[in-house]
Amino acid sequence: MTDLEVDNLSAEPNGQSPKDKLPTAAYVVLGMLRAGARSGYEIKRAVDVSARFFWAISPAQIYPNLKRLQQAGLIESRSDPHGQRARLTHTLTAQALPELRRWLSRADPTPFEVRDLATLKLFFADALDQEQAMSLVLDLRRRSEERLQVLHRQSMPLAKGAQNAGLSYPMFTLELGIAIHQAMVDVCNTFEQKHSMAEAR
Amino acid sequence: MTDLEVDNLSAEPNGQSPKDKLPTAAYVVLGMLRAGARSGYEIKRAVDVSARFFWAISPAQIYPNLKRLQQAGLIESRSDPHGQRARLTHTLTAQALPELRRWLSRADPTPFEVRDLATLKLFFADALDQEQAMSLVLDLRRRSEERLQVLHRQSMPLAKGAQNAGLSYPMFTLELGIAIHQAMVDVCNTFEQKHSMAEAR
DNA sequence: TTCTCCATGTAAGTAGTTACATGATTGG
DNA sequence: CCAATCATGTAACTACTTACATGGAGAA
Repeated sequence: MTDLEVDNLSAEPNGQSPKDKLPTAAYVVLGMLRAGARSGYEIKRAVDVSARFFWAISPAQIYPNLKRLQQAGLIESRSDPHGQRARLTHTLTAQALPELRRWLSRADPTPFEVRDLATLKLFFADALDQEQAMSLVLDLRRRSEERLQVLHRQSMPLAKGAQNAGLSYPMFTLELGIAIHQAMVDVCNTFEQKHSMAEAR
Repeated sequence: MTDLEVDNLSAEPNGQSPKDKLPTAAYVVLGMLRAGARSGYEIKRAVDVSARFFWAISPAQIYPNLKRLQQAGLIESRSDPHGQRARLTHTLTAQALPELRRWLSRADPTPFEVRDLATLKLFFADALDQEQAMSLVLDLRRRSEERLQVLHRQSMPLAKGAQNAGLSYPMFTLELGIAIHQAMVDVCNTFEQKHSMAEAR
């Protein structure tokens, strides 16, 4: 039991400037603007398609952060209507990129925080009868299979586009996502096979 | 763009009883009590070691939920001091298992919600110079390698114990965790190799 | 005696989601 | 003309974390 506390979240060797304190969502906004998004709406879309796998964001986070970033002088926001439809177009100022870099290289604690209800339920699945438990395994496998489809069909084109534009890390994180879901599918398949053999004995 | 909204979180074919509405943490508490934990402290420990990989919980969620479950008649709480040290020991009532099962087989939406700051930063790593970006990849690989160690050394014995006690799903979820982290390590290694080759060209 | 573990709990704050409100544009 | 998409935004809520407070027990 001695080294159980491997991941106490203490650490944080963070002798950084004390002013910072932008929420993570603000950096996501910054990063997506740099990656080519222009409006709040486009940011939302970009996150949904490209980062969906490891980060989510809602309009209620985006719009207040755009305002905040503008007030902090990190972005400039111009009205840029399409016909009668209002739109704000945001561009990075000179201070934006250094700030983004500072965040990227800041040593925040990064505990791997999967929060997955499906896996959680599976952990307790012994409380169900075999058939019901097995259907949770099926659900999990199907979900990952669907994700793989989405990643290949939707995120891949985006990542390739980014790659052509000189951005190579979107592709890298996409490969992570694909590998993870493929791994989950494999584990489920192995389990299902073992189960059906035990069934047939 | 037509089928972009693959995962709008609507669904919820949840014609279930309207009374439910226990928070997820309450079911975690219930499930861990069933798996052998007795005190709030033991529940915390069990989650940290066994479910750490896909779910976290804090004392501030555990203790109020123990009270709530007791009031709902799902558990019984007895004072059970060790010498002078106070302790409450909780046991499931007859209604507990059906309620746990109901939750397990309830069709909640289960979007795969990885929320991982390290991967998020990696996505934006093109904003850094090569060396710094690469160190983020290193960080990610090391973190997964450490996790693998923890999973093997800490969670594995627990999962084996559970297996001997007739619970097979803790082992299954552990295998998922191991596979996922192994997949991440592999992707990082491939990337690092490609990078060092490009370096040496 | 001092450190780590065992053990229970609360207050305050942060982060994030859901639900709502509004309305224009485009494509079929 | 209807549905989907583009577009911005807020209020209320829920979930969760952090920090704190307290103290006994066992081991070195």
